[in-house]
Amino acid sequence: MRFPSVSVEELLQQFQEAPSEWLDDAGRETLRAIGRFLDEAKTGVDAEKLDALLASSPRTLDVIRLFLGLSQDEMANHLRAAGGGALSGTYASIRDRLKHDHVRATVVSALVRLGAVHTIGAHLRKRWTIRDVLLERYQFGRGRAVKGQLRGRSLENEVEQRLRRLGVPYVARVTFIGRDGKQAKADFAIPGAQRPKTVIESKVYEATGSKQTDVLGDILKIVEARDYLTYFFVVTDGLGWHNRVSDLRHLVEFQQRGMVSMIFTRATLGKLEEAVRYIYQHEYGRQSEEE
DNA sequence: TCCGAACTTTCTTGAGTGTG
DNA sequence: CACACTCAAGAAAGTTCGGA
Repeated sequence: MRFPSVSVEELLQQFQEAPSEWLDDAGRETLRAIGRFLDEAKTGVDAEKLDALLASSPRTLDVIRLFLGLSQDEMANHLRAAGGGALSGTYASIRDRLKHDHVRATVVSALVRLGAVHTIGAHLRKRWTIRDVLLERYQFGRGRAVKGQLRGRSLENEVEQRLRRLGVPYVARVTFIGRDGKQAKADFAIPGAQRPKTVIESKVYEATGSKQTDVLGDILKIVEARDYLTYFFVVTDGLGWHNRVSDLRHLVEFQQRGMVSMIFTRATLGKLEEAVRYIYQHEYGRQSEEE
């Protein structure tokens, strides 16, 4: 059987909007939990009330999350931090374990520590307007995306500030050329894109997702492309790593095997600065001064 | 103008770990 | 040993920006 060749225009003509809807079974359950929550908590809640509502439906945790304006990942990050080591796992796994009295008690006290009682009360007593609705939509649509980007950029910017302060020549957001003309993308190449002596890549993870696994691939590409003697520093941070410890282990293994020279965090940026300065002065500073 | 890149969010799947 | 539970990893889809 033979088919006529298709054209782009033809296909574009045929394409329809993919049908979809926002309410699935989990959503319906959450809506019910919202209803119960509001019936029970007219003007406010306390720890006991939260515990009772969480016991009656695990979806109550989603309702509380909505009051706090947090994503599942953010909520899990906060709960784990406030739980002081007593809480572990992803958001869904914490929610599933609410049926155990001791887990629920830990979650409730973590919620109290996070100010949930206060926040929920304030929300319940607030008089909401159309302005608030629009603001919320904006905040959780574009606002979320912008927030993510700024988060990623903030660490990159801090690294750049340090480089600038050192007065080291560098190129930012660059495809550098390494060994045998191989190329890879990196955030910073020192002193330049052509066979750099030092390469720096920075990543921040607050949420989970494939990105985290992808980055190991990106890092390997840099490892693959750089000259054998090129220093490669990874600067990373963010609570999202708690959800991807195995990926972190891989990264650490890269460092232990010498594929990555060193892993720095926001807390150790000073050490990165020292390292870059030292390398620049002792290992290739002289040549560039002579030029 | 378009594409790649940055980052999020959520769901699913599969492997490992207990437990009766 | 079967079953339930837990967790890690991956995939699909989304929002936006910025450089070629």
